[in-house]
Amino acid sequence: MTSVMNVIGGKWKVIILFHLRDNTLRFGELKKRIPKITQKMLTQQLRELEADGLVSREVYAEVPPKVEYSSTGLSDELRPILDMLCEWGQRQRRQKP
Amino acid sequence: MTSVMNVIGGKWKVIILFHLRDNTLRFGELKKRIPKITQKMLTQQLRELEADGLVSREVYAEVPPKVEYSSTGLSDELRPILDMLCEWGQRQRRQKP
DNA sequence: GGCCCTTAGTATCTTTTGGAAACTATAGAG
DNA sequence: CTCTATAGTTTCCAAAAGATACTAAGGGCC
Repeated sequence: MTSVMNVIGGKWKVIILFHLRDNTLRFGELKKRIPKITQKMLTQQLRELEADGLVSREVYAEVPPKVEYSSTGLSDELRPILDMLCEWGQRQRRQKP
Repeated sequence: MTSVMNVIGGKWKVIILFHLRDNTLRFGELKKRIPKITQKMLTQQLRELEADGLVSREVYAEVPPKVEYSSTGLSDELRPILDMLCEWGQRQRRQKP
């Protein structure tokens, strides 16, 4: 379990993975969907997720820059778990808001 | 999803909940099972989990002190999710260690 | 009485991490 | 020339986490 947390325990990682569940997103789109994250943190967490094989990063040689992030097979397996987590949160909020 | 993370996103919370999945544990027993956590952090995270209704804390009026922590109905619902997360981690490690 | 043991914390200080905001590179548009 | 857009980097400061020492309180021991 500790090893799981090393990989997805970062402050923003689960949220990033959640947004990449069913979309390929550009850096700026992710930033818009997670307004409270700073660019620095978004970059850093994405790099770590990439290093752990949970997201893939595709750079287009364009100006202005375009970089797309998407989930990998590894994180696809995480998807039902993230969905369940999300449902748990909704159930919980319904009970005591 | 952000609200879920507010509740279980703490650096040690998932690990604590995981250990309390099927045991009631004393403070010291938790500490032994999570060697790398400091007492300060263990106390703090347990208090937050308690405040969010995810663990219950029972103090015995004894000397030396005895305090038992256990999961609540709310965190019991989290249990299958934690199990799946754990399995995911094991699968993952099997593939690329 | 004086001393040590146990456990669940606090207190204090240092190190690491995170956040806010400004800065960069580059091609094309006007 | 200047402006725009995008995906970062840099710098500087605040917040969080870590290491370590300390506390309270009763019982046992000599």
